[in-house]
Amino acid sequence: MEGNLKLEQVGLISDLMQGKELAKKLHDLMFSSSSSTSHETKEVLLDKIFVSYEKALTKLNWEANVGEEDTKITIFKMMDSPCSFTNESPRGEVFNQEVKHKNVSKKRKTMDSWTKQMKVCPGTVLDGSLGDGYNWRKYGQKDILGAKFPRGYYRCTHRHAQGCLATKQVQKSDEETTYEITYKGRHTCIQSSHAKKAFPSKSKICIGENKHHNHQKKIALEEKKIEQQQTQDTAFTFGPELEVKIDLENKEDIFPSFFFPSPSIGSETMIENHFTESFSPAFLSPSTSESNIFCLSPCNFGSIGLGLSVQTSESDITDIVSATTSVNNSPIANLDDLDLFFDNVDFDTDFPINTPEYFTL
DNA sequence: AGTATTTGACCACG
DNA sequence: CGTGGTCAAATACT
Repeated sequence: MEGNLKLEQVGLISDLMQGKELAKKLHDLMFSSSSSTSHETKEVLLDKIFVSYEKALTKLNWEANVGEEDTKITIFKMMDSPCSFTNESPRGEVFNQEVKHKNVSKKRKTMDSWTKQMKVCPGTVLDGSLGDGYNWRKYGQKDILGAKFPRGYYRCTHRHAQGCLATKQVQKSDEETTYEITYKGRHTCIQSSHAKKAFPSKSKICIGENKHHNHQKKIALEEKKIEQQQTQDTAFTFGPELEVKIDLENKEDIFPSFFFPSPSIGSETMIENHFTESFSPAFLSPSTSESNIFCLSPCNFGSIGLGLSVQTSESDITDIVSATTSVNNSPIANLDDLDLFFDNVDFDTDFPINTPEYFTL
């Protein structure tokens, strides 16, 4: 019994190592200057990688509920990401790759789900509804066995109004700087008229000094909120930096068009996550070669004019959101679109711009 | 007053 | 039966 196990483990490791090697070769091919490399070669490598991992997964008795095609799609999507093959994090931070249990509960087996990890530093506070630009309403909190912190359950605000079944679970990990966010289901809602609520003023206060009066009152309020947020999981703490790791687990559309508001450019500005699919590696600096952590540095933002603090009017937000959250999430991530995007925003010079945040997707 | 959050209870799954 | 996920009444907030 034990012998068998060891043999299997050796085989497993061998398969995984082979996959890694092949991936590395593919990586070299893809980033080598020679354009002569045939597309076929790449495909052969991809197939080999796929087979290696398939074998490994089979050995792990991986459930067949993720079909062959789906697996392939997942792998290809990972390849598509400009950051999947990057070598280093700008800040040298590394996320441990970890095998996580998907389908946290079999109850929701049929739903799409994907998990992302966000590494944050203390300092700034964002509301739980932030982080992806959708409006979330907390509907539960539960102490989870073995977890130091309770898990928060959120559903789309438009559940009743528009029948949107998207939900997410936010779990603060034992190291207090990491949040694991599991999304389930897709947004079928149009966020338009409520979009502004995704960016409540309190996050503004935290990110930078608020320019309005009643300072002391607001600060006191904020302290109270922070206090609450430390004991409950209704808010995230985002600091000068934040990392997000997305687990490419789900079967079809891995990035269902959620938004990542940038703390550095104002809480009312969103950047669509399709960045990850269209921007060059120079813009989206990679974290590690073995993880799919995407980084956006302020300088990179600056290179396309995003380093400035911007604030959108409510109507602008409404327009932008309704335009970009449309059903099948057509990517807006080219620079032309960005230009359009920023044509629609007002620059607010009162807003502090010296915060050196960057975030990773 | 309307909306969001909290929290204990309930339910489904393994 | 234990655990995780959801519901819904009570409460808090705006």
